[in-house]
Amino acid sequence: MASLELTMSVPGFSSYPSLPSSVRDLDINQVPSAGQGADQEELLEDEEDSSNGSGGPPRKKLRLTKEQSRLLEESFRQHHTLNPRQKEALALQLKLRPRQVEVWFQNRRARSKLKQTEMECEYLKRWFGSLTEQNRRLQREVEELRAMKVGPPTVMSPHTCEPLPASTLTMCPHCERVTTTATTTGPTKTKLSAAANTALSSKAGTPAL
DNA sequence: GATCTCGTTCACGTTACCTCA
DNA sequence: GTTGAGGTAACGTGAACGAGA
Repeated sequence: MASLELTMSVPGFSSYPSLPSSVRDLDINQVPSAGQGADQEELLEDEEDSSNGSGGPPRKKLRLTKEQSRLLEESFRQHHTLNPRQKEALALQLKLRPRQVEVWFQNRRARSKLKQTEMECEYLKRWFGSLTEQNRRLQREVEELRAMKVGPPTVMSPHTCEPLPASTLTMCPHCERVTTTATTTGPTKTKLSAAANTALSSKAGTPAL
């Protein structure tokens, strides 16, 4: 059974104003002073080289290394939002700017939510399918019941030439037609109970997937 | 205590770059 | 070599929230 829980933000991690502003105000376009990896160095050099005079440098696409992605994913599994200290530590560990870590988490949350939404969409489609099928079954039963109600004509007694009381009628187990003698218990009743149970059980909850 | 301003973070939508078929 | 689709890093914006005046 898929969960319909949507929320995944972690309350209480949103702001840490006690952090020094020197940590918070790191600019995404500034090189951290120490520990820059070779890839990132190359990237940032390229950024400088490709600066043009027409309103800022063109956007460069950073490709995270497998190790960086792995660590970020691992961190994301632990918590979906980062406080400034965690962000700073992770950025240091990954040799990225805090802003890059922040952006990665924002995008990761968005992807996670998208995936969740797609799963829920799929789930609802299947549920709709099963409800449609169930509806068809119930419609058929309604038709059968209607047919039974108007179908069997009043049975006349061969002796008195008068209509027999309903309590004397029963269902033939072979042809499922009304015959004279017994009570209302029979295959039809059993069948209807099963259908009613099905309907009730599915009404009470959502289908298992 | 109520209000305002400022700074920060977030979600959301979008853009731009990169890879691959 | 070209092209379109898909993935994703980065950006812009508005809302929410807390702190300080």
